[in-house]
Amino acid sequence: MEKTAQNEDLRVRRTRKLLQEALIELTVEKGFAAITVRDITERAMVNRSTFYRHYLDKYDLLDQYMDEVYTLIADAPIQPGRAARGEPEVPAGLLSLLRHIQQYSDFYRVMLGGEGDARFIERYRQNAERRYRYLLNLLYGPSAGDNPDLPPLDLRLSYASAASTGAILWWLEHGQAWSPERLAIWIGQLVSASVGLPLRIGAEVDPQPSRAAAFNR
Amino acid sequence: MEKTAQNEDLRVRRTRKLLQEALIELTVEKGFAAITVRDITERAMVNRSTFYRHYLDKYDLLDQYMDEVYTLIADAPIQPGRAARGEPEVPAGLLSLLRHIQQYSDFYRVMLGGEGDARFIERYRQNAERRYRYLLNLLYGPSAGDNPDLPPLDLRLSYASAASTGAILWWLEHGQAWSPERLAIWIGQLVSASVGLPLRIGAEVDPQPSRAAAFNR
DNA sequence: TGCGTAACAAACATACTGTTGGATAGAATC
DNA sequence: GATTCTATCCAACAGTATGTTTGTTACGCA
Repeated sequence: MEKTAQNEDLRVRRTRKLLQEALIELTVEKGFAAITVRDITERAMVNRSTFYRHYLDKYDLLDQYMDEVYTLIADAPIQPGRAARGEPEVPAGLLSLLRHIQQYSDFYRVMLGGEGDARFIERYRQNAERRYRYLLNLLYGPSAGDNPDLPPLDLRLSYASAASTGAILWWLEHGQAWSPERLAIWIGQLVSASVGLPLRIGAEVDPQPSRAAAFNR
Repeated sequence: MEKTAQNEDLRVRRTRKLLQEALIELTVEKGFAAITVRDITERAMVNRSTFYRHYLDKYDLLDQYMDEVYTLIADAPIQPGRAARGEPEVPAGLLSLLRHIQQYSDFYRVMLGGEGDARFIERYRQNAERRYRYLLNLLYGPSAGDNPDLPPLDLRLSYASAASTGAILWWLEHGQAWSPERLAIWIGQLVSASVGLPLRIGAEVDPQPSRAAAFNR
């Protein structure tokens, strides 16, 4: 039987949870780059050798944690937002993501900004790009994005995906002064304009949650 | 008399140049995060204690180096690109930047990507945002960006500036398969669409080259 | 209750950091 | 060309983080 979070030893789950929480706390306080394994284990009140039983280093801890998080998001039921009368449709998949981010807003604000980690940001961007490409294919079929009057599709997707993380960071750095529904609509507008086709971003969540292995350093 | 790069001691200029070159080489080879001060000084064949006479740490070295680079770019005469007949105007300021980036394409490809540095990326993005905001003001006057039908101006600028670095990274990761002129036009189109107003990006270069102090950790 | 194993504790070699004091080489100045 | 100035070199230092090992203890699970 495959090991899952459910049938893991209670001690294992507890240790991993403590380490994850310590990682988040310390990231918010000092920035990811400044954190040491020692810091994490001291904060988590876990022996340092125990850390190495579970993770290779802090990057591995971050990767595995984000894998668990994304799996949770992808598996969670989608709760569509209520669009006001006359308003554009709220992209439901993006909305789920924004709600999660809002829950850990301090953490994401740091990790996506200057005190964060380039690998994390790039992974995040690639996720968005994959989602956009998938939706484009889903809604308009292959070769839908081809248009000689526009920049290459790949460029537009890189542009839009990097832009989305920038928009989210802006939102976080302004204390989420707008609702996730509002931001989801705005990002939907901007991405559609960048890609050159209207993308109903909420149609589907990330179709391919990436595994940690691909990101281990 | 103020010290400039010109009247510095020859030994100082040589040392700093060697350290900068070593930084670039090693960044390309191992990624910025994996580099140690020891690595840099060994590659540069400079004593380690000498490093600390000039820089606080590798971040400081990077910051000061980028300051010098941006000063050079800002001071360099602008060579406008030749727009083909019927083509959009080539943004000259952006073009200068792209030509410089192309010169150190390996370095920027690493630094702006997953093996790079979040602080570097963020600084880069802020530069772009400042330039866009400046141009908007210059071309259309203050309160030009206000438009109730669009997302807030700040959001659009964060979106567009993050997107621009994404577009440049895409270009670098594809071996600069298109000319800087071509890419400048494309980015100009995309940014104009994102901001909601046509931006003749080349009108001016960065009006306010940032000093290192603001970025020292 | 007993088994299995995760967590703990202590120690270790290795590596990088940031700083110091004195010796030396060589650039700048006259 | 001689002299002065100082950047560089060299060696050493304490402090800290890493990653691994060994044996012991505690506790979840069946």
